[in-house]
Amino acid sequence: MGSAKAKCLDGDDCQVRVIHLDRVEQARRETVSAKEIERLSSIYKILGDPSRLKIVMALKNVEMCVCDLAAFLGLTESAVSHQLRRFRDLALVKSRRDGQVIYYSLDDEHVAELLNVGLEHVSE
Amino acid sequence: MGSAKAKCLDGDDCQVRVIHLDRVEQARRETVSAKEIERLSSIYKILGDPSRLKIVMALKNVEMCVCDLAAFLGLTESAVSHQLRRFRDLALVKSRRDGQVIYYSLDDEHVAELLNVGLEHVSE
DNA sequence: TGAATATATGAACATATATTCATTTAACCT
DNA sequence: AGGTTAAATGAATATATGTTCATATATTCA
Repeated sequence: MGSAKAKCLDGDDCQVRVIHLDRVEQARRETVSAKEIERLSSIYKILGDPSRLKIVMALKNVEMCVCDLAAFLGLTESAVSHQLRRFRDLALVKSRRDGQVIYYSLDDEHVAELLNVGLEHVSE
Repeated sequence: MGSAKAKCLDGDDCQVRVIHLDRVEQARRETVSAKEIERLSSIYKILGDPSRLKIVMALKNVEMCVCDLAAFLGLTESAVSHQLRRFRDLALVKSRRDGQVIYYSLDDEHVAELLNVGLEHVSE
């Protein structure tokens, strides 16, 4: 152990400096696929905005329509609708139509769990 | 129950349309503070980028220096350093200096838990 | 059918963000 | 001290993102 020697990576051109090749290789082995990283980061990302976080936290407890959410958040209905589309695209919320009103609710138990873990975080 | 009447919110000017006032009020009661929403969304946000997600997933298992991470990610050391600063600002990673090398590691068990829940999500 | 309501959508704009490049700080070694 | 390595930082730039406004779709009701 102790001090480490710099080594190179990536074959021929060898531009990259590495101090702990073993750790880099370990990280490479343990990493999940690029596709899973994309999916996972897009889920965190959609929660990474105060308005959207409030949306899912509300939908975790009760079904709501666009204008309810808009009132709750102090946002335009259009803005809320745009955000809800992103949730739908990721299949994180589902919608149910009753006449003119469309009710939104959470459609992913893992997201609810992510929220719970997050809430534990801030309540300490 | 059944169909609902639109009501108004926000006192005097009463611009906002609401269909289910009870649900909006319930959401208002159950929401966490603005400060906690800010903190929580900033944590999700920092995980909501593929490169940063890989960084924390790597650091979950092993201590790494900037140039190791850069090699692992295929990014510039400068880019990695910039991202690590954001993690430090949120107190999510800690660093330890050994000579010229600075070792980074996760500094928040909740974040590790968030990652575990996320990994369960994609592995199904 | 026609008016009204609830939501969705597209374009545009202003802000936020990630990376790059150049420079700086800090530690090591001779 | 001078040279080298590891990392941090600031400015600049290109891209991404959130909201607004105007318009479109879909449903209800008269």
